[in-house]
Amino acid sequence: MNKGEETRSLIIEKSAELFNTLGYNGCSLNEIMEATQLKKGGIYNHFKNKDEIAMAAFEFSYSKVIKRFKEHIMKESSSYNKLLAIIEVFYSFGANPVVKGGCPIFNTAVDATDSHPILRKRAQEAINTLLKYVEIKIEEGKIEGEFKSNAKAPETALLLVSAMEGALMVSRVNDSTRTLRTAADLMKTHLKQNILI
Amino acid sequence: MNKGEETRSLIIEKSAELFNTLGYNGCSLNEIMEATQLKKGGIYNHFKNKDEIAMAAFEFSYSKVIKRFKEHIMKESSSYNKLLAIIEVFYSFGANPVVKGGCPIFNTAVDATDSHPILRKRAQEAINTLLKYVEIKIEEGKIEGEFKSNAKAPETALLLVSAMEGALMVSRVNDSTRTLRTAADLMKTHLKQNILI
DNA sequence: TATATTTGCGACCGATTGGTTTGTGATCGA
DNA sequence: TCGATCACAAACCAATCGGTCGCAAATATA
Repeated sequence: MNKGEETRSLIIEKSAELFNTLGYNGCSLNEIMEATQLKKGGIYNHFKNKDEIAMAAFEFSYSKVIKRFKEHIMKESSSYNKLLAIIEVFYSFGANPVVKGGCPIFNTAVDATDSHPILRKRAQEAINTLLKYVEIKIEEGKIEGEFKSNAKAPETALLLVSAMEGALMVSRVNDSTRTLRTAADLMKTHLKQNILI
Repeated sequence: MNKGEETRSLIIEKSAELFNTLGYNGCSLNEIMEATQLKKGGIYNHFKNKDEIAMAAFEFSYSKVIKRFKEHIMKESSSYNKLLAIIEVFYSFGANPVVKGGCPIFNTAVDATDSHPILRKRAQEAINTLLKYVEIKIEEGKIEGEFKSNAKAPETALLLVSAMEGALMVSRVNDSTRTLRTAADLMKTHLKQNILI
């Protein structure tokens, strides 16, 4: 990795955190300058405008989210344990977020839905990919004979993701992982009672 | 209501929508000026700064949210139907939000948590009040003998609110009430199976 | 090591940000 | 209806916004 790629990465990493905590409009070029210790010219040597930084920052954050899910799911062999792992990854977003400020996917969705069409589209794709990802894990469990054959995969995936993301926001605003822990445990019980054979 | 109170209300109503869709930093004074057809001097005659407008706008939005919950709950006599009404009010936030842009309470929480301490504190209070509100309805059902005596009121309230708010965000970013409908139905089934006697 | 290229600083740009002040016309109570 | 108060517009302010450009230094290549 040459110098150029290195500073480009630095800008992305630092600004990903800023965008995730402050939002698109709340994060100014000056703040990215201070975080990276670069001047405006140095930053715009790697990106043609603020939008491009924000998009790259989102891709960076998104790939870290997906990476964490994959890493924790990989460790489990049964579909049920994979689902429990997914819940625990959501829980980990509270105390150890992949990027400071909670879940970058949902944060970006809320931030961009009514104000930034391009970023919104990417957040939309990311959310639907995440939903599909969980859905497939449930379908796999059905094929393996672990889950009830009439288990509703898309609906269960939606409930799991929605509840955990919602609880994450409650936790963040209260600055406590308590509610997030509660939601995680409730979802585990729900899966046990509703889709596990 | 004299002229002054009238224009003050106009500013609050218009800016509540702008803040809820664009966020605090995304909503500029110029946009409030255009929406109200007032000049800066006219606006600052009623508020001493942007913060004060944002706070008043939040109070306005918050009271409309609470009002909608109370109105729909009032119509129902049984605790179970009151809970179903709560779910349907969350569902209504999709197609007919009290203020354009989804749920102002959660939107403000996401927007302000890492950037605006004063607004964050109000959003925090609002979320916890909403949770407590649902919790009490469940407790009332237990007292009435409608709900299982071992039903966990705070936990159930958290799941209900988190799941519906999470699903609302999924619906908003996808510009479709489909997922929100699914979440509403799932939560109804969950309540029926888990807390209803 | 010489050269071509990349990288980054610093000054600068016009536009927009939130906010203030002052003059004046509208409003409202006596 | 008159006088005091209130409400608003217009002009203005410094600071900050995202973005550009030229020059010099650092780096990669040969």
